[in-house]
Amino acid sequence: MNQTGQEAERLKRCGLKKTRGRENVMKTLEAAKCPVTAEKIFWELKKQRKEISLSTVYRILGTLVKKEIAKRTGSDENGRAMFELNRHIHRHYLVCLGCHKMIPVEHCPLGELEKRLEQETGFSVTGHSLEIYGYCADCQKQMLTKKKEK
Amino acid sequence: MNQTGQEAERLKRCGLKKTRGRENVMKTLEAAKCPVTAEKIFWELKKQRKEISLSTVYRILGTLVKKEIAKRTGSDENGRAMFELNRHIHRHYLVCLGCHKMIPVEHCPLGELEKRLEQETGFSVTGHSLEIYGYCADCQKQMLTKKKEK
DNA sequence: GTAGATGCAAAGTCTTTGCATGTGT
DNA sequence: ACACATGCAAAGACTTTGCATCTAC
Repeated sequence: MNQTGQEAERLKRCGLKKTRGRENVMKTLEAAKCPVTAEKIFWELKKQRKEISLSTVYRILGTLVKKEIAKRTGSDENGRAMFELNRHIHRHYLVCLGCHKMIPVEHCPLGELEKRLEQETGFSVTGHSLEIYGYCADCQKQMLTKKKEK
Repeated sequence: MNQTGQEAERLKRCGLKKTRGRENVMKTLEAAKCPVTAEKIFWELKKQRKEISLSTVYRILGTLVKKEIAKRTGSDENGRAMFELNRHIHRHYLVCLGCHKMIPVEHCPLGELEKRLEQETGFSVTGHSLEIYGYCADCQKQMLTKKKEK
């Protein structure tokens, strides 16, 4: 469902050399389907015996962000930067505060709001970020079972 | 419009001692009206000759967040954590990518979406974050004038 | 008087950078 | 060949923590 070389092509279009590191990082982002930290990518690749250094992961992510292939989204619960592919389909997530799972939401309800705000304020909207927090079904069950948090 | 002692009272309710530092940090958050970094608070107080150490600012913010008097929102363009008072009125911001100004938006259009998502996914929503990015009227003007960005 | 708050400096994290080496075109 | 990518270690930036001192209650 994902022909090899898709990443290579995207890199070439941006005038970037096709390298082992870049392809692997991009594949990992592709596979992730939601925002991940640099370190997560690093360990994911380590697990797959694809050696790379963490600083290179950061450098690659920096490059991808600059080329708008990826984007840096807020930060995780520990303040680490998160990255995801700049997909054409626009997406938001339900973020579980228990297990930090991120569930994609298909529908984006903001277009109309943005149009109104532009008219009212003269602000020119280029994008937005939206995340919805709460507890996933699994974590809700667990919380009912053991009520010995903190 | 803001009687002295409002902060003191809120602290007492949370079982926290009323100290110079805490009151000053809370007043600064109150005055800010939008998310600020620890360092911004630090400099703001310095400007007002209210001496405090940066680590204390961080510690106070940590305490306020734990007590849910304040909350930590994402991070700024440099990855620094931002904090704001946990206001009862729920608010979002238009964030200018040019000058980093943050303009509050009154209307929050997400209640209905959240209800639907809860039904569809079994996720229990406790909150959300929404920020809208773009360029404020001033920055748009400036960009028309000098087109020598990067 | 005592538990908790603060300042300072030191330690911790996460991220970026300098430099020598390796690699894609 | 040469520009650019990478690894490693070191530096940077932001945040947290240990400890002695101070302060609110």
